[in-house]
Amino acid sequence: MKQRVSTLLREKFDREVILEKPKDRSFGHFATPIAFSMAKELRKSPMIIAEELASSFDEDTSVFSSVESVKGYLNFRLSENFLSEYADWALSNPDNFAKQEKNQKILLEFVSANPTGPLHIGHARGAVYGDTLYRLAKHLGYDITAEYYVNDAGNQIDLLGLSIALYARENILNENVEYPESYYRGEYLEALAKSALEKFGKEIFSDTSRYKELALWAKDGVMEIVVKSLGDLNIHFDTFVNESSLYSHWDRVMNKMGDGCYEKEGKMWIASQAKGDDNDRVVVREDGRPTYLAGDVVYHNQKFERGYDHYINIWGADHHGYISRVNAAVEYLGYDSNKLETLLSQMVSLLKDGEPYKMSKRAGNVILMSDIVDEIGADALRFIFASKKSDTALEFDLAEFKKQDSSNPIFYIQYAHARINTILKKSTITKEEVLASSLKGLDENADSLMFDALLLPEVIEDAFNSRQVQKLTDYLKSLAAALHKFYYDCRIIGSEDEVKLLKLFMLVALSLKTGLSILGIEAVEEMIREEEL
RNA sequence: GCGCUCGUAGCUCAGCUGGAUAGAGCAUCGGUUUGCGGUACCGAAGGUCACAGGUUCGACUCCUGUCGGGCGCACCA
Repeated sequence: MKQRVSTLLREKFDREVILEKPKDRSFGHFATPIAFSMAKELRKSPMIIAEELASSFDEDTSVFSSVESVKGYLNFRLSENFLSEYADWALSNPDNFAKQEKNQKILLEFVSANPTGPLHIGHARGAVYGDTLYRLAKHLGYDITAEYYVNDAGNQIDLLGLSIALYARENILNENVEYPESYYRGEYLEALAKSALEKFGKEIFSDTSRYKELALWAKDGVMEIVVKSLGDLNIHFDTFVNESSLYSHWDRVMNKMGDGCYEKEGKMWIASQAKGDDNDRVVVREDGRPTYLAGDVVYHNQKFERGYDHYINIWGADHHGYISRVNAAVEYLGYDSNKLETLLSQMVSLLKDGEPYKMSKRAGNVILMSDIVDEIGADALRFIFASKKSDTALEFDLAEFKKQDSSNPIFYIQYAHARINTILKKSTITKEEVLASSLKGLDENADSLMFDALLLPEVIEDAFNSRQVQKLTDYLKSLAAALHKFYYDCRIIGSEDEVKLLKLFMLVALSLKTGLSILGIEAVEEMIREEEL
């Protein structure tokens, strides 16, 4: 819709036209401050220019019903004809509403939590953010792949083996054990220790030389837990890449970097400082063991060799210092680091009824993602994370999302959708009759609601292009509000315009449902009262 | 110390590539259709947009500096 208007204006004025949403709907559907920017070169007052431009639209009425100049702004009101035709198209192609066909291959890597324990609440935020971007991109027709990088090499894997063994020795073999400074703890170790006992026998817990074996077996079990809990959040990955599978390519990749890699003090370094990093970094230690960075270098080389048009990484914000290193490596490898975009997901802190959420010892003093899903549900959790800018710290209260009233945004939106459904059922008019009716001849409020519902496509595009998924949740909240208000002001059933109004409601429902599905949330057909549960 | 980032209503946050009187939810106070689900709607109150400069016809938005919070500055991942 906006695109159409923008193209039309660009052709008419022969220049780029900034289109904005007027603060107040009484100003029209779209507005442009173009007269201000033309004022200087034409040496005329913006107000006079705007008036001249406005009057030049007099003969054209197919798209606009009015074009007005107000205080130098040019305000456009779309014609009912234009709106209703678009709405008709959307309702007869509901599966394609707001869809596009972008020809771009994107690789999106997110979560990538170490396979050493269950996901915590911080992981959940990155997971939801990534998956929402993924769904947006899919809807826009991008060829996008969701990938999980499994860090199944390095110290943390050794630590996993050690942690299981210690747990088993203390809790299964009833030995006295001394814990080292760092080790993993949490309920999940119990299940792993028990099945390890069955699979390997108890000897493995006392034989330190076999801890590696134990760890490599256990990380698959941990990944199962991880994948399962992501599935509970409606998040699925297309591909998994194991860090351990990459090191065999190290020599080749290192040579590929040419001067980007050099030897000093018996170690291999990457000359990342020349590419904007604070220092050069070690990639291979003196004893020949590669560092974590080496894995990422090989991994990113592999990503680029697979040949995508664009790459997106979502990392925890505490890794932001790492971006310049990986970008440096990408450039030394001969690729364009502008194609690699790293987005950050910030910390989360939780409250419950105004008090800091207690971490359970059982979980190893972290807030488990699965506990929060159990508490407020996957939909609410997804909605919260999607509705806040991912790169700023977030604090929220669980209690707010358990309420069954308009203070809970997810409830509020679902209620709007359910409300429409209820009224469609209640009416004696059939769906076919509704769809066959015309949306023309409605009043201003109805036209305004129609316009709101038709805004979804540009919201989706904007949300993805800016990587700000909260634009979609904001939109759904305001569309739901518009629906509730309209419903309150205007009686539907029994009205003269009942057929048309029902059709209008179907359109709103389509936008709500489509928008929710992109958030990974299924729109409900009816609300269940709490007391009915 | 250096780098990144944030600082908007009592609280949690929006504010599009600078543009028309700074927005929403919560909390507070007041009100509502003889009511298609009041699980909703309307209104009031509440802000020197951290502070100081600069650019501009116009700055919450861009630039510089100051103050304050978070994160990073590993041969850990």
